[in-house]
Amino acid sequence: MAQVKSESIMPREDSLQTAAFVAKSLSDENRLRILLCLNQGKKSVSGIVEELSLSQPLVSHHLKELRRSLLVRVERRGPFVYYEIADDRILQILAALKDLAADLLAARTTF
Amino acid sequence: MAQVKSESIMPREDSLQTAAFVAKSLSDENRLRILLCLNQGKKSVSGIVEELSLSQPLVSHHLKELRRSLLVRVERRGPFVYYEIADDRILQILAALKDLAADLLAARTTF
DNA sequence: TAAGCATATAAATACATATTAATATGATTG
DNA sequence: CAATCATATTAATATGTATTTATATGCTTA
Repeated sequence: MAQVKSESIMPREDSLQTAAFVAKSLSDENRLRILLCLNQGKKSVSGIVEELSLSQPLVSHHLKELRRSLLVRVERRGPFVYYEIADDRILQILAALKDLAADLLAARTTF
Repeated sequence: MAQVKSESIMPREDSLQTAAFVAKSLSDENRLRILLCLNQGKKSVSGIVEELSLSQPLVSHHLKELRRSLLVRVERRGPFVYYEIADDRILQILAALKDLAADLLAARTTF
């Protein structure tokens, strides 16, 4: 049934610690690009590699990070490994981050 | 009028890059504690130091990081330097991160 | 101006992480 | 089983960063 072992090392105790852990996963531009790319639906690693023009090991590395923080789900089908976003709120948060960052910059730059 | 120079090095071009930059600022538990502590209102550095039981240089370091990402505003009054949260959406995003992280963990742990 | 408090910075250390190049694993098909 | 394709891992490197200790800066007041 195409199960994939997913060693998540997300901290369990403090909720602030887990929030920080998730934020760290969102703190790399390439990971954000991968998440946005997965927004269009489940994709294989090679699909992501092509679409984003990143090297395959780099994409694998970032996907591993996204797995660690539970932001993506994995499913193996044949020789392909498909990734998908684990929760829709992830992209809402990403959108909120983008808006916020844009406004903070605008407020700073305006004068 | 108590202006404080605030060297923000937030990237200006790509909106994804700025989102990642803000996320990085949210990716440290001590910085999140500082933000939550500032939620109760404007506070001096020494106030934060006392409330969180962190060393003064460490708090100063993290406040500098929060300034760089424009998440806090600074105001000097006499010998004190007061910090406050720059935008209310910051705490909304933080709350959303906490909820998300908790649910992701719960979904993973439930079985 | 000297002393004292509040804050920032510097230096040192330890550790994490992004990226690349090379190689290994794992599944499929001839 | 050999070859091939998809993905993961390893090693190496460079860079970033959290923390501590020590010191500097800056404001205020005696």
